[in-house]
Amino acid sequence: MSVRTRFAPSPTGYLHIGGVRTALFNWLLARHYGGQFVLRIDDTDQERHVEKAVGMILDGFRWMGMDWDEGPEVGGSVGPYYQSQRGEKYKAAADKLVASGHVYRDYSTDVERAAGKKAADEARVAYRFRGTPPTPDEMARFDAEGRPYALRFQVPLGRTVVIHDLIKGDVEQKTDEMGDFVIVRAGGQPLYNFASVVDDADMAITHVVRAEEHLTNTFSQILVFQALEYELPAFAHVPYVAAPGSRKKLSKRDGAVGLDTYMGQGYLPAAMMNYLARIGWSFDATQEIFTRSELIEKFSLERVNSSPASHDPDKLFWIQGEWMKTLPLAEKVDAVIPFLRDAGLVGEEIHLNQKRKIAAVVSALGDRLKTYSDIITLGRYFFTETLTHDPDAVKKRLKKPGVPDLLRKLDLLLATVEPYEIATLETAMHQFAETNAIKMGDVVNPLRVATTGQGVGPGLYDCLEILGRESCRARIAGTLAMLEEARPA
RNA sequence: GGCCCCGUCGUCUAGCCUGGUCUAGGACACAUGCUUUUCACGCAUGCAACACGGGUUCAAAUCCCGUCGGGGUCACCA
Repeated sequence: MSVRTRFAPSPTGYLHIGGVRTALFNWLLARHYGGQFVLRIDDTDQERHVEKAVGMILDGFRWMGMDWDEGPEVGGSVGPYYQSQRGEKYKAAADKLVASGHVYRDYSTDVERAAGKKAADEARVAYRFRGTPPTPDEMARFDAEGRPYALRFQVPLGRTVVIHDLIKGDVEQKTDEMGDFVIVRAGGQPLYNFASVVDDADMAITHVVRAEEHLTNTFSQILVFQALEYELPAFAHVPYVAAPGSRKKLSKRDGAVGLDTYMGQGYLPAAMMNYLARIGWSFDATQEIFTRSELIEKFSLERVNSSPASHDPDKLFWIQGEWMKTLPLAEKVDAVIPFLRDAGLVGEEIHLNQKRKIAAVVSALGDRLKTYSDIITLGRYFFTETLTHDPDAVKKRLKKPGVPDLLRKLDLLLATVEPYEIATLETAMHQFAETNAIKMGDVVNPLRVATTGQGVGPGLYDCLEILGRESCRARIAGTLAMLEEARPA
């Protein structure tokens, strides 16, 4: 039997990277064994349903390169893949449980249960609902009154349920510690612990790999599996992802936790996949960088950690840098264009000369370009004549005696260099420093700030060439004017 | 609070199952140095951990117990 895994997100909002990691483990497991990865939308709770959420989830998966064999858009033989469309299956399963006496009608009211809960809290014990099936007479009477009822699973007492978890090991729970749980709400809506079991069985899921928060739910689910006489899948509960530098679960409050944030910043899917795989999983003592196919080849649940790991944006950033280094120039150039466009630095149409310039900038930026959005922060001045001077750089490199004079001389130099290109520029600059007995740093640095406005950046000669003679001279003039203006009267 | 899960450098982890090779290894981050016109890259060096307390043993990060800490769950949410 082939391995079938699934990821069943609830479409309540954005795609959390912790969720993406869980999905990744599922996907990796399926691909490793040549099985199928199923995407199912757990949207039983319509109240919490967020319209565009499914689209966001799908986009995130596509971006990551995690393809699903069955699910939304692609369909499959055991659909539908939206829980909201599987009502009949839940109905049939619920009827079966009613017939076999595993569930009973619970006519209790919200008020009654709230009281029971409150009493349990005060007694400092766990709240457990434990009811008795109503008699036919009671049922008739309540129905006549029009009282609604939920379907509750009657937990058999005196047993121990055992989960053979592939990550946590054997985990036990005495049924005496469990309360009877609702499987179908009054109104007919099936609940997670029931719907999930019906679907996992119906979809022939062999490995349920999901977040640790479901570990305790699993005891209830196993009972349902058994009552329905379904074969049990293997379970694997992955620890939660903690916030950076803490052991607390990562939440929206911790900042960038949505996959869309990283997509928007121009992270590479390969880097994200590499990073996510490494949080909570390792192959050996040393390997950090994994390609997608290596991950598929080397992934195993056995090596997933049983303890939580925290999100480490620094490490993500480093891995991203490593992946960026492997990319050919042309690919980076194409990827950077949308960012330039969004920032209004280039127009819709990219002409050949413009593309050459972008390529020159990306090339000059080299390893400094860690994410695609860096093109904006690091390369802005190449695409606009409006120079923004970094105050620190101005203070450090330009607010010195003799600098205006130096810049005027350099301007003259730039005016005469022929041809105007990296090699000649470099020779001219060295000669200039030598004849004037100035250190290279003292000529290069002021000139950098005067032409780019920044204290750091690519090699100066690259910058000068890309900018072009006229632009450089204009910028020097602008900088001179700025210095003049700033001078105290 | 009951029940369940977890606890190695700041962080990701190797080692733990099958005690000795662990004066606990690698990586990120950080610091310093080298390279360099700046930054980035690269190279080198440094910093830094077995939560705590008992026990078992010739020997414990590794096995057992307890404590503390973190997390989950106890919904007619997922």
